[in-house]
Amino acid sequence: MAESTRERILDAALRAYGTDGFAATSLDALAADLGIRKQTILYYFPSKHAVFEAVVDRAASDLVKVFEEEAARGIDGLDQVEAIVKRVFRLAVRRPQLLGLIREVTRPGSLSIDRLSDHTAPIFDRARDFLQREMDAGRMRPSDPEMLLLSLYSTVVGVATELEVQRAMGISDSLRGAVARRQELIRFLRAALEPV
Amino acid sequence: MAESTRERILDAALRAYGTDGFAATSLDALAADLGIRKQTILYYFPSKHAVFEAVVDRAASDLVKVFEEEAARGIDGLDQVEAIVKRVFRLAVRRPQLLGLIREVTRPGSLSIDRLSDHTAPIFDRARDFLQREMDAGRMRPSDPEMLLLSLYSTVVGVATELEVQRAMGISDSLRGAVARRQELIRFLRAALEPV
DNA sequence: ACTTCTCTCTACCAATTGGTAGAGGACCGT
DNA sequence: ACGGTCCTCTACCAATTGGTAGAGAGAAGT
Repeated sequence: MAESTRERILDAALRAYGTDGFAATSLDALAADLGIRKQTILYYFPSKHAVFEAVVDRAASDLVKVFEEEAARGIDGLDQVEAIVKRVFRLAVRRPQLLGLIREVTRPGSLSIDRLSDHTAPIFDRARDFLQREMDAGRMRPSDPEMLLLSLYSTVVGVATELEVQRAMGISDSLRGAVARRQELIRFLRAALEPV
Repeated sequence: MAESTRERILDAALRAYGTDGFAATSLDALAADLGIRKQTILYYFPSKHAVFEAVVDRAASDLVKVFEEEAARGIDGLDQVEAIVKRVFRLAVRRPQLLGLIREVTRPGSLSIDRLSDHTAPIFDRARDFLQREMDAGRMRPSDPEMLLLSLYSTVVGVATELEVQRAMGISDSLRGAVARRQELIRFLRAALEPV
């Protein structure tokens, strides 16, 4: 067996929850997608919500790993920002449901937002510290690092995930389109962050 | 009767769909919230999805009206951008579910995205033309106006709506917090857009 | 008094929901 | 050969889902 049933369930659940959402995905539909019975899912997870939490946990640690790896390289200033944007875009192209799940978890009515932020709090702290450091060093325009982080987060995640908005705007969502978006986004962020 | 039943249904539906989402809101729950039977809802709308479409239509035209009003004042350059950001924030504070609904409609798996973009296409076109004009006039840093619009949209909507992310980051979501966010966002956008 | 129209209701319905109980097969060490 | 553990299944369940049929109340026009 190449992949355990449990892993296959989590994969399919990420796909489904990340695109259609938690409420819109029934255990039966999930099971049918895998060619198994829903009782098999309930053997591995005590409830539907437990599946969701497991998916969130795995997705969060995948995300955190990406950031940890990037932070470990210790690049400075805007080059660091650019490197992270590139990695987020690679993630958005390869595993779009992962970022879709983040949007699902961060919706107002969502439960298990704490589940996510438990994982991400450290990298938020790190990012804030990074911004503060860069500002102090004069490599970045000074401002409130916390608010700036929020703007950066919104812009990057939005441009990477708002595919339907792009379609509505008439922007191509091909791979080439993704590269163009990334490039333009980086120019945008550089302009916003560069010290005067 | 201060407000017709039909209007009350649409109000409650916007609230529910904008926070919990379409799939997570049953007709029974909606009706219970209004103190009526779900059959009354189905008297005004042929199906659950029809309720959603009506909500989207109304929300979209509300949004468009805001932009039309703002555009009619014919302000120039970054002041125009700032004015629009302020209006979006006012909307986000007063009627957060309205922007929540936009996020619901623009999710990948969503139907009736076309319903929304039918309304918004004209103001997207107008915004793109505006950006192009401002760049030509040298009042804004030159770049691809379509991509820039996507970045602007993502940033503004994100900062205005990602309340849970802010909570996770430890940012206050009070009214004072909203003002601070708006202020910082405007500084961010000015920095990104100002001509060199 | 009559019909007609508008509105909200009760009474159902078949399908789907998440979840339980437990049978049965495959593989394990003994 | 045998008991135990792991896994997936069938069979079932009560509750909830979106939706239908139609009764009845009230107001309005004739």
